[in-house]
Amino acid sequence: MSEAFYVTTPIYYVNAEPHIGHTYTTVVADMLARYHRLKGETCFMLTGTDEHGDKILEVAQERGTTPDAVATEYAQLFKKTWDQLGIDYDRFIRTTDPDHRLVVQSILQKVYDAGEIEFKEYEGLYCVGCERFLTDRDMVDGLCRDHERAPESRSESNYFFNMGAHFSWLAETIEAHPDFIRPEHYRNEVLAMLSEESGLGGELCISRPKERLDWGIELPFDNRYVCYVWFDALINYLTGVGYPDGSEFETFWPVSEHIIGKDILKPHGVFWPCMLHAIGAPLPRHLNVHGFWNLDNRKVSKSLGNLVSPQVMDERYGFEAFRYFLLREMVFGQDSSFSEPLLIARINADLANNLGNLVSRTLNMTGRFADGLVPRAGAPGEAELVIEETAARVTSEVDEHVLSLRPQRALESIMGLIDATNRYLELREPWKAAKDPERADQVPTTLYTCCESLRVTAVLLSAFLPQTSHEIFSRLGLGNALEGAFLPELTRWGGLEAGLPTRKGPPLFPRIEVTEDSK
RNA sequence: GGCGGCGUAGCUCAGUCGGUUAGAGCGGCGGCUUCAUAAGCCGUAGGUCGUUGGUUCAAGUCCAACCGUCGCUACCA
Repeated sequence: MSEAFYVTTPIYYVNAEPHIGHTYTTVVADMLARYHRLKGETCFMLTGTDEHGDKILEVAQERGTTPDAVATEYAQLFKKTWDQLGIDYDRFIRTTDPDHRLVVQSILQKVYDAGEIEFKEYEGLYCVGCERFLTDRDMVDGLCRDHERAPESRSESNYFFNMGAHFSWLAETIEAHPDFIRPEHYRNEVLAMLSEESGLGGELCISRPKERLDWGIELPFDNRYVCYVWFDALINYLTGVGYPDGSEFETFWPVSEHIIGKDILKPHGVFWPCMLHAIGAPLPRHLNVHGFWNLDNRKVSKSLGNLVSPQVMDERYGFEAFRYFLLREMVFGQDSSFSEPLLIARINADLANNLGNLVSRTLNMTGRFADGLVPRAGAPGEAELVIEETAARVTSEVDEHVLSLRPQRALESIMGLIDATNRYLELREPWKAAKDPERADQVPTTLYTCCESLRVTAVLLSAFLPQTSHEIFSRLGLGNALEGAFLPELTRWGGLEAGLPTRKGPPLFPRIEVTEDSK
């Protein structure tokens, strides 16, 4: 059992509002951090914003303001969003943070001193529309495929990081650590990128002359240039935990987990390991790659205007429900579909009918047949032992699934405990037993078993649905049930004390009635 | 063009490095029940696992080709 855990989201580019993709990545990271905290590990979660680059400058010019103002506006938007939604990050890093600038510059200098950065003139075809040089793949019939115009020949001197020198090392390392990049097929994609035929050059341009772009971190060895984005963006993962000297760095870097979307696999799977190798830093423990959310079979896209805002989802359904959907519906690594009817179906089936209703019926009967106090259980019968065993089995399954990055399986497993408890109630039928002199004495045991099952459920759910979990504890008469206690002790059967005052409360997740298909 | 994903019951999808009668949830249908959010429980509904051809004692599960579909190809997770 490791004692520390470090999880990162990508830093989000500040040219768009938070949408379902950002939210998914962030929620997965948050869930992992919470789960590891539940195990008593020392955890650190990093998220933040990527703020340099020409696109931000463009936006600033369009708006007649400064890039710093644009970046700050969006950075605050992201931060505020995560705060409102209860994302429990430890640091929100901005690539414009002073300590980050220093770390980037020190790393640049270090790589430069090692002779791995080369200054040379590059001559190529430049598209004025794109404001960048085009590669063969950017052109169709000699025209820029985005702007459909002929690029002009231009030359420019820049600094290049010779990452190709690390390719064979990287390929060997990936082969030797097959689970470094997961799920597996993304590992294969990276290996393909490293192969000769991929067309991926071995050189990474890491600078821009200030006359073309001055919004960035100045190169420590040439003040006519700024660092170009990927190089400075990726380093945030090091800055976030105090590279190079902080004790946090030693604690967290070796156990780091990156969560990324598949679109940024190349920078994280190729550029980043090469950069780390160049400065003699170890690789992160895992690079975890997830797929995309499709909306009505279309890609998430600003231009289509079909962004799914986490704040709108929060207002409409409650963020916990949305969060549940994200974690329950997507197989990590694969693409998934999102639509409101799917979301509603999932909320009703799992959260309202099963979980919420079980809470209602259990606490209602506890109020009715046990004076609202958690009853004292008698000797367990066979049915009680089944629930106890199910709880233990689910606890270990959840652990296995979370660690292997299968949130959907973990939630499925938890739902299984809820189902089992609903079935158990049907078997014991305390609403009848309470009125039957021959069975009345089993009612306390029955209700205790249900309450205890709910407590264990809430513990297991706490990383996934923190607020819901907290509410269940509260209704069971528990205060901060997670304080000072950790897995696996937390789910040990019998942890719920008799005599605690329970409270029924309103439906946890009201069923959402759909009057008609809004389509 | 190159690379890659996907194509399994009406719907959304699982199928753990090939092996007993192919699974889950939702929906539908029938029944039970009434503590509960018209929730719950029981039963049921029979899909040539895209097509063709291979490898194998054995393939949804490996290989090839093809069809359909979606995506990536240096900055939208």
